[in-house]
Amino acid sequence: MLSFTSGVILPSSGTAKSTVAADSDHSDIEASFVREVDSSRVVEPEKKPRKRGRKPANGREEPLNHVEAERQRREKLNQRFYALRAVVPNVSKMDKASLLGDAISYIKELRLKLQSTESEKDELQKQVESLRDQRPPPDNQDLKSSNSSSTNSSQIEMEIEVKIIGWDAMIRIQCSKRNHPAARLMAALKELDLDVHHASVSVVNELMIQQATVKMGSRFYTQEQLRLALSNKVGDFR
Amino acid sequence: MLSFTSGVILPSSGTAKSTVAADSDHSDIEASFVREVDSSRVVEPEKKPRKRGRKPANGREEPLNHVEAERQRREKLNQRFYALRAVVPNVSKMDKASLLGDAISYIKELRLKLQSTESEKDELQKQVESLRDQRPPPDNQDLKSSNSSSTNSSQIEMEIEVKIIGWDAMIRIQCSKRNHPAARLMAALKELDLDVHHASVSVVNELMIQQATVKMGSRFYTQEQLRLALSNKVGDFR
DNA sequence: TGGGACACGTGATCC
DNA sequence: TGGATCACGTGTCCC
Repeated sequence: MLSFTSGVILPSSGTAKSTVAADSDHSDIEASFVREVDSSRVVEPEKKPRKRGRKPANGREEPLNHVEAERQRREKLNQRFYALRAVVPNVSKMDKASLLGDAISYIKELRLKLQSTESEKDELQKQVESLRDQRPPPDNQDLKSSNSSSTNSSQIEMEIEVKIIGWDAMIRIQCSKRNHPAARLMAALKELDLDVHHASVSVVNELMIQQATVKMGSRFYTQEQLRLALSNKVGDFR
Repeated sequence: MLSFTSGVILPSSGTAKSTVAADSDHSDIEASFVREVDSSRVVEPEKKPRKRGRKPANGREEPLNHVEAERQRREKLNQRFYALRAVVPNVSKMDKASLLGDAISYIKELRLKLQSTESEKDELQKQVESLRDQRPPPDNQDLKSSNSSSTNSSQIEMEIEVKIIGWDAMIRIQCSKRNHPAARLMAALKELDLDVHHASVSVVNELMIQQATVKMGSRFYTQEQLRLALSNKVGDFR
């Protein structure tokens, strides 16, 4: 098996450059015969620092390496071609050039499709958002994001105002509407044994404003005590 | 000018198949000599109708065509390679094999991305549809609520009124001011994932009147479902 | 018989 | 120098 070829090349002489020029002329070679190209191949001996002297000492150990390397390169390339065939649809048979062409248009097609799909997605996203006002559903726990100063562990940024008049207290809290601050305030009032006389809750955009008037029950709080207690209980996420 | 090569190939004998087989063995060839490969090349001697006799009447008019054709083929292929480089990102320089490899992974990447984008789109589509469907007074299902028997263990006397308009609900509760009903209502609203838009609490004598407007979060409740749930949660003394 | 497609060996060129 | 990559001409196979 294996064809063995015994290519004998001539020094090739001069420029060689890609001059597609009609190479004609080399009318050598016979059937299965070869010709040694005797060294007398002349051809412009100057110019182009060619290898000079013997370069084509052909059948030696070097060319073998070269040939083998080239073989591997070719094999690798063909492997890639094969792999490419596998990922491009509707490509079976066809020659390499067409395969490449198909791969190119396939890529373009994919990109186009992805682009349009993405914009459709964005469109839908906007629709969804507009449909549901701006609902931050159950974004419960975690998210203790930033609390700016206040030097407390898991606190939420919040404004609290407390005014005490006798046994009554007026409370105003302003904070993000997230995580049910109203529930936290009411629970706090319960824990502190403050009876609610009146309360109102309003939401403006992301902000919730709570206002309440309460009457102290079993014990008395100073303004600062109450403010701190509420700050801890309402501001605490957990 | 131009190198002329005189590749001389041997009939290659047998199958020729890609058997990379170590061709070794042919340690022949001398410097610029060639050898004809005598027919005694072992390897199955039959098979493969070779050209017989002279085929490579080389330097004739035929080869010119052949050479030219091959040239064009090569050029076309390289053109495609060039075009491929243009559509695959981050590929400049690199050899052909790597280019093909990159093109392949790029295609896979595009496909993957398109797939995920498409499924996200579908997801959003479903969301939009469900939002659209449920926006209008969804007096659809339910019916399974059934209540009648209000006989519950530790309930408080209480009036509850619920009105649902799309994803919003209006709630009015009237009950004794004792045991912090406001805290219970807010906790209930939190548990039911109802976002408070507005709420007010007023106390008249021993009676507390709570009024709230909420927006449903993750799930939809019918009027009766909501009324029952609130009744249980707020009315339960524990 | 002729043209298309491919693989091969080889020369050249670049780090 | 040597390894890696390319373009080329050629042999071969297949319609």
